[in-house]
Amino acid sequence: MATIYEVSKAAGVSLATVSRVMNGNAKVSDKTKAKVLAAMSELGYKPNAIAQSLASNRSNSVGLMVSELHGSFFGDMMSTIENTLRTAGKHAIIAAGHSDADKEQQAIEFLLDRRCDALIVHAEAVSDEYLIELAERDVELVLVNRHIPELAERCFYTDNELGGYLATEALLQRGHQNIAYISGPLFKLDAKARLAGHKKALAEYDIAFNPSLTFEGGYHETDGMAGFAHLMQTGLPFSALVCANDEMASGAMTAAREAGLNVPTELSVVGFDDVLFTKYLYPKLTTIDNPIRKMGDAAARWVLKHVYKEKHQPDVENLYPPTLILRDSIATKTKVE
Amino acid sequence: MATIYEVSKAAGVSLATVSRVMNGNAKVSDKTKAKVLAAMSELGYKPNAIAQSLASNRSNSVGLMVSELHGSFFGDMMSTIENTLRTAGKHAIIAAGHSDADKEQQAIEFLLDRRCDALIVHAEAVSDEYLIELAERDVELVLVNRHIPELAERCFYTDNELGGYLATEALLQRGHQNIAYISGPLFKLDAKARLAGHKKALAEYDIAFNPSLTFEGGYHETDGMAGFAHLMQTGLPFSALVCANDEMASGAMTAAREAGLNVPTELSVVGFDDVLFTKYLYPKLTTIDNPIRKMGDAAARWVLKHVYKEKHQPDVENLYPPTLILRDSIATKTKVE
DNA sequence: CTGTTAGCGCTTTCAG
DNA sequence: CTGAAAGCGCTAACAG
Repeated sequence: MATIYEVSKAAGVSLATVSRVMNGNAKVSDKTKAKVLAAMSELGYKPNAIAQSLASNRSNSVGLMVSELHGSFFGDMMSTIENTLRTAGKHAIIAAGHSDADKEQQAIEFLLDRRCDALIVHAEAVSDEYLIELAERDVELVLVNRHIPELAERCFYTDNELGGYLATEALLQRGHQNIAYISGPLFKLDAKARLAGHKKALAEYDIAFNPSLTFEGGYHETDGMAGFAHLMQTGLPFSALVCANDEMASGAMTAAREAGLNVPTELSVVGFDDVLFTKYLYPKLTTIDNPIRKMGDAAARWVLKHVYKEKHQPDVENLYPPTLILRDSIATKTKVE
Repeated sequence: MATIYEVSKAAGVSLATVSRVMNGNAKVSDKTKAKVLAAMSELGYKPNAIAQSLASNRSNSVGLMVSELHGSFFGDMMSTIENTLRTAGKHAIIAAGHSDADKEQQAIEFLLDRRCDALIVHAEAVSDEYLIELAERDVELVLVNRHIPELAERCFYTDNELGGYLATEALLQRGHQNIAYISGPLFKLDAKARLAGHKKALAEYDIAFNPSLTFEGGYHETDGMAGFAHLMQTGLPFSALVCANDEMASGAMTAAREAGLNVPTELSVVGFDDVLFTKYLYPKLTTIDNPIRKMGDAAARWVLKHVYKEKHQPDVENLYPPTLILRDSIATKTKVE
């Protein structure tokens, strides 16, 4: 592997000059530049990224902490981020936090030890305080799918409350009055916000929120099944069900079917996230689009602009409003049940 | 950020000694070791991974090239790999190849420029020749889900032919005689092998393979739908359908349902991969387990053992036989249709 | 067991 | 516009 020294010798110039043509940050005459370029290609020279990092104090790597590595949600996010980063010659180092506060923290420290220039974090378990404190260290931190007011400009998130509102509104518009709700774990902000949106929609339609028609799940498919069973057990009537994510909606639909209910004629179901498998479900799930791809791209661009000082990188939005994706799992409420 | 030099001063020893206690590769007396450790924690010292890499010519990073970043299949794989790598203090740098030969090659070169110590590659588009040539460079290469005889010890793969065989066999055992097949793109080895397994099973049951009952898809859900439509159009009777992956099986089931067929009573369907969403489908899909997690883990361990010379790292298997996962999408053939 | 001394390959002042 | 030279923070012989 040729080094910069060999190139400089071959081109008859100094190390510094070779470095300059590589980085294009200082004027070099066209003539010498051509000589250097020729020498480089002749030797098949490739800069050593590690040495560059050490000398420049830039690793050109950004750490990507996600709570999980599998699942369409994270796949989409990583895919976008990796793509816009690599286009800019930076690379992504990944670490998974497994939705556990300790492990998330470990993953972040691991990335920091790796001297990442910036951190794009999708944390679910770690506290706001920890993240705020982290941002106050010398770390360039960016948060995806999480909104912490103190860190507002570095947060890329969706309006979960609006999403919850839209889900329930779609049902209300179709004449449903008794709407059950399976929430995510309420210690998570997004779960809380989605539930708040649900309540807000009910209030607008002058329908009292009934806590008994609510079940708190853990965002897993099985929680959807358990939730449905629990709701049935209350004996309370409901013609529609909102689930705080698609996995739970899937579980609930399965349970409903096993209980002999037809979806959507006897029970309308709405999910949340518009995860990939959503369109494989039967019936195809009506859900809320969680613009995860846009948020990932925005996070990456923010880093490019603010950390790597890329010009021409436009400003990015921080808030990405969700929308309703209307498919086959909801129906208009029939007069007689 | 404290450097090794400050630590050595604080502990009253030389740089070399500090380095030794960090790496634990040479004898240091307990007393001096204690002094050094004390100084390190007092200063909050963290080694600079970049400087270590430059000096030792080891980046402690392994490149992970996957054809896609989303999809349960890759998520599972990356998750496993990242996990076993990080436990060993190494990190994963990811790059996506997007199932395109040029882009896969670019992604690999990108990783190489990054001075990865090893490459774990899940390539779909790139040729065997390229990979063989790559392995002959000074690159530590490992292949997942691909078998190239010349690189046998560095390949971690499943027996796709056996998988195809098992899928069709399950149907034959249940009395099906007319079995349609939707294959993956036949330029891909796994698609070819799965089809070969299908044919082999048919032959064992003395059933002639009918090319008209076969459709070549591209592994996407829509190909499953198109495939089903095409098969129906032939007018040929078939009571069962094998699909070369789960996505296509999902598409075919949807199309069958839209055509008024009941799955499994009127049409039995088998998929391949046992991807996560498979159990969300209705009916739950009978499929072939593709031991992707085990292969990922094996690949990572191979790197740990052979590249990083970790002791106690047991030898790993190269071949991971698939198994049938029996769920609800197939039924015994009824006498009368 | 411990210290000295070269570098690893590149960036970056500082002169000229 | 170009060159010289001083590191970046650490590892790894080589002595002792």
